[in-house]
Parts: sequence; C-alpha cells; structure tokens
Amino acid sequence: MKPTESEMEILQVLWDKGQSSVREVFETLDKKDVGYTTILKLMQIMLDKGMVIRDTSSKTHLYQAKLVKEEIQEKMLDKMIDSVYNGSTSRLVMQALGNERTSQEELDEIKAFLKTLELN
Amino acid sequence: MKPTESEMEILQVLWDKGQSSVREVFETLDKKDVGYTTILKLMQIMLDKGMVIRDTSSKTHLYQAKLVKEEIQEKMLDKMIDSVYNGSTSRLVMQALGNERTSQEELDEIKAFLKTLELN
DNA sequence: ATTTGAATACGAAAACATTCGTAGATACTA
DNA sequence: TAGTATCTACGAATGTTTTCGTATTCAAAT
Repeated sequence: MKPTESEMEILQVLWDKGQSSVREVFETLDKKDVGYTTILKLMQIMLDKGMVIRDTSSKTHLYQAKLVKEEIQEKMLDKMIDSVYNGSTSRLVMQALGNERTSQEELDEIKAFLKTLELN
Repeated sequence: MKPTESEMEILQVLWDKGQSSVREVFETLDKKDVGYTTILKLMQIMLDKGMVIRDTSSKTHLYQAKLVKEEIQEKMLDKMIDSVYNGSTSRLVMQALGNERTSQEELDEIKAFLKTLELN
C-alpha cells in the first residue's frame, strides 16, 4: 500500500488535523492550480484503496486516515535507506545532520535520544 | 531534475559500479518480469534528460551517471524531511535510529560524527 | 558468405496518476 | 417556493512512467 505523492500530501493533512472534510483538506493544501474536485476525486480513490475511512452521516463527508502515520513513515524511510543509501542507516543520518538545516536544539534532541538507546 | 523510481534504481547501479553497459545494469538489477529492452529504453530516456552520459565508441555503449550521487541523495532527503516529517530532521533521524536495523557500529559512527559537528 | 547472437533505436501500447467538467442531490436564503 | 451555494459521484481527458515488440546494425563463428 504505497501512497502516491498526492495521496501523501492528503494523508499529511489528515494526520495533522484529524477527521476532515474535503474542503478543509483542499483549503489546507492551498495548491494553486488544482481544483476542488481534483482533491475530492483523490480522496475517493484513497477510500477505494482503503487508505482512509469516512463518515457519511451528514451531507459533508468526513475523512480520516486509516493508514498509521508512523508505519507509513517508517516504510518510506526504510525504502529510502535501501534504495538511496544502499541500506546504510548511518549514511542517511549523517547526511541528514550535515545539511545545515539542523538546529542546535534538534542536535540536542538526538543526543538525548542516543543516550536512551545506550541503556539497553 | 527528479529521477523517477526506475531511474533511481539505474542510477544506483551506475554510482555503484561506475561506467556500465545496459546489459550489466540489466543483470545487476535482476528484476524478474522486466525485459532487457525496457532497461535500455529507460537508459536512453535518461540520456535525453541529461542524467547520464555515454560512450558510443564501441558497439556496446557504456553509460555513466552524470548526476552526482550526493546531490541527488541530499535533494531526496530534504524532500522527504519536508513531505513526510514536516520539516523536522530530528524526527527523521530518531525514527531511522529507532528502527532496530541499526548496528552498534553505526551508532558509534553517528556519535563520532556528532562530535565533529560540535567543534564548530 | 551466411548464419547466429547481441546490441541499438524507436514507436506505440499499457499501466498508473492527476485533473476537471458536468450532473444530480441537498441544504440554506431571500 | 424559487434561487443559490455547496456538496458528492463519476466518466473521461491528460499527463507521466513503464513496458515491450520489431526493425536494423554489427560482429563473431561456422
């Protein structure tokens, strides 16, 4: 069950905001040059695929992610490690940390996290 | 210049093995149910797009990646951080490290790397 | 020389993803 | 009630990626 790029964007919104209407997703994404019915259609397709569930009890249907955020993230990350870093997690991590965008705060978080891994 | 998934697989081989013929790439990928001419065609498309260069001086052409491995990796990683982790590098790193696949050796590498970052 | 095998070129089909127009239903408002 | 706004459903057009069949060229082996 691999989400496409567009599906991923929609999932992000649903994970972030929880149960949402198509209009809410549409407005959150705020993509120039994509119409409302495009997002609607995508979400209907996602329903078909079982990626989301929906509540149709009122006229405006409410959608909710069925795929679990952490699971999908992990899957995509693993795939990236394999396909882009030849299976080396540390190479990915080092490139991520070396990219200038990482704040001191984030580095500290990571150090702390590494400490907790030690304890086992 | 964003490689598609198939293009990425081919680039991996070229980065890994250096200049290679279509047959070498084809055999390395060893994908069931994809024919030789499919790989050939993909590599020709990549040539059009300027992702690879080739030496046609002998009958069997030799291809070489033109895109730089580290640049592409970084680009894909950044994209992933944005689109999957809402811009948080540390969340990506922590998920990567938490995934059980990371050996003690790799963890040590990362710690050493963090130390070098400190020095600035 | 002829055959055989391995290579390229390339159009076109197939598969997949994205986009939107339009029709019809439902609710809200004057 | 009539009109307007907002929603869903969905087919179909478009765009992109992947796949392969076939023609052709070249080189090596018989």
